[in-house]
Amino acid sequence: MPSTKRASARAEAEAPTTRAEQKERTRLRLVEAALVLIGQGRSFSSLSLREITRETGIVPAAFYRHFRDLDELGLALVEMGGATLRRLLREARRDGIPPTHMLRGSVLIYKRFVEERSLVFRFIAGERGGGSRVIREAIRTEESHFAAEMAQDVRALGTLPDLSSATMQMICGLVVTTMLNAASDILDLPPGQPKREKELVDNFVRQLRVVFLGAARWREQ
Amino acid sequence: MPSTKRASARAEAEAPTTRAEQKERTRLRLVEAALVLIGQGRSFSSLSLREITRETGIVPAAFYRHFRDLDELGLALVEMGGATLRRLLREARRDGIPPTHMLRGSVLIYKRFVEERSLVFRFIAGERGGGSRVIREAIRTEESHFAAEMAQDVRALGTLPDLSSATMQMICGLVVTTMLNAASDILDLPPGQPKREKELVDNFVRQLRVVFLGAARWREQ
DNA sequence: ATATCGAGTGAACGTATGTTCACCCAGTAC
DNA sequence: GTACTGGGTGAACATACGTTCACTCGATAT
Repeated sequence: MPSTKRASARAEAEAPTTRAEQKERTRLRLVEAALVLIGQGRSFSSLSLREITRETGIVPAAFYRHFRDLDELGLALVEMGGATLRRLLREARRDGIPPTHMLRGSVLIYKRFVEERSLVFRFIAGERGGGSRVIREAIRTEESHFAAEMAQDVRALGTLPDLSSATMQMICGLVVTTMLNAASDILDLPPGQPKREKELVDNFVRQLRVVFLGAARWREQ
Repeated sequence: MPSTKRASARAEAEAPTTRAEQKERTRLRLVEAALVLIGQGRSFSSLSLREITRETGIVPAAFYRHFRDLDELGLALVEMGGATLRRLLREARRDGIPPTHMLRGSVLIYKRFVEERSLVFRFIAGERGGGSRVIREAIRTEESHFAAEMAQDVRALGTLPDLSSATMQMICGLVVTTMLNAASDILDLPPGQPKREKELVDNFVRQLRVVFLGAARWREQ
């Protein structure tokens, strides 16, 4: 069994380059190159294939070994964005929600989360509305999965009992669009302006408060 | 006074082409050409100067007689978008809000409004998150003006008394982002699928209901 | 040990882009 | 009536683009 032999042979070496690994690595480098360019203020839909391969350090033709076209690369980025959102929920579940000032605490955690993963959120916020149709729809799908998962968590939390799960999903959808909208604002914040920053956070917190007040008062039918 | 002579001479003729008029007309044709291309599924930030002049029917170099670059054309489109939103409010003020089923009625009116001006809304929804920075910020400015005007109208309406105007602005901001998000969904609706259409409208109505329930329960401080 | 495979190469293609320039000529000012 | 202005022209420019092709050469399979 060659794979076993290889595994043991490579266990002590520091260059574990099997064929498939190398390919996967280059694929990832392509995706990350796109993110780097997005980080330089470009929007994904304005990136060119050549630009991305240049940034990656491979020749343009090699791109086609990994993706059919830029849309397919975009879908990989959407998937990465979905994973990022899921991690946000997972961390929230693990760490729990700040016992006092729940909303403000959550907002601050979210803000930090967005800032630390600014490139992915730049991509999501940017392509959510514009860009190619398939990407837009993939992002919407990811959003509604996220909203569904959030709905389940809120339900498990016990606040807001007696809301049907359809209603819960609808409310979480509203929360998600509010969050992504805020992400866009957060990413455009000029640095070193704590006043604008505070205003933004306050506004975000108050908007979420309105939503949760409305949710608490909701009666089915 | 040549202008008087001209005016009377042109009153019965059908070609009132003064120099400035002609220029303004071409400028408008450029803006509308951009909208036509957007209507063909393209996003504004992916349009090229040559494409736009080709659609307009002028030579690329002539573009510079009207705009410094594409961003400046984009800003003209943002202004047009702002005017469109203001018209929405104006019509709402004139016609009043449907006495029964207020929310659903308003949503249906809004949906029709968006569909009839799909190109402008495509532009706004598309460039709101992505695209060039100056355009994004111009759109945000236009949005907050719209929210402020809406806040004034809601206040005048008499529902939701005892909300400070800052709070009212915050809530209207939430309503506006929800509306623009819904606009994006409306524009991507595949035609001839009344089921998905109904779902979308229902969801939109219920989200707004949550917001207004929350607003009604809001207490300052 | 040898044959196969496939990620990455490098050159070439046709086409598109933004910007410049000197030029033309109808509408304007005097 | 004459001189001027300025919107639109057409050609040219250097660059950039996506896609194709035959190729190399190291990792894989047998």
